[in-house]
Amino acid sequence: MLQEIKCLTEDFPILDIKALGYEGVAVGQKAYNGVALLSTQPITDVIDRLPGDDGDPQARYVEVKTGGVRVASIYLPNGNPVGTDKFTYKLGWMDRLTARARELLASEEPVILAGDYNVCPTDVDVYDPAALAGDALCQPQSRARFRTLVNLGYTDAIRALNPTEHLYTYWDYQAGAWQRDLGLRIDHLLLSPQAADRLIAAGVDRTPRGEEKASDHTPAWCELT
DNA sequence: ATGGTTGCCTCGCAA
Repeated sequence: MLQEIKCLTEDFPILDIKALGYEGVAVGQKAYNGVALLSTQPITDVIDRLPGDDGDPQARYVEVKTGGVRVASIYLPNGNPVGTDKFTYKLGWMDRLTARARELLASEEPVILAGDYNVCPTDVDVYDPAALAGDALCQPQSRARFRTLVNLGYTDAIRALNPTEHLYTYWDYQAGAWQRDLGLRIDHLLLSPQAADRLIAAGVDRTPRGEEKASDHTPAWCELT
């Protein structure tokens, strides 16, 4: 599941990806946002927007069925600065995601909702909670909505299998944050009960973040039986 | 101490 592809759908390099052996679907827009989903298995049942607001132009959600699992690639709004329409949009988007997550639970399929949630669920997920206290990623309203989503019956795969570690997934480009390990855990994999029953491993691969011209995020992953 | 970095929508913006 990819986020911030930052290109038009037709500019996503789908042919290159297919040449590497993956099926793929992208939902893009010019310059900002954009999500995609790659799979070694056939992809069906594509939903290219988060239900609940047909007037929302931002490309932040794609959901498919692949490999017997329903999977969504999520790019939840950042929401900064707090007190603006951006934060209001974030909270509304989270309410829409919760509604969709509730519908998906009723299907009793294995479901994985994964991507950049732009939420640090607790202070353990923040390198300096005091410094980030005013950030949209750490607001009580953001965290409450994340908890509501999990409490529907989803498992935060990385936290469930690693209760005490920080497991940051994002380090700012500025001020040597990566070199000093000043990170945030904002990328999550939420699993329905039917997926969580099959969860055998989950973690964060820090290697790509250390490469030249790295993304400011690094991959989070999980493995099901 | 509100800094600094990245990339496009380019000398402002969103992250």
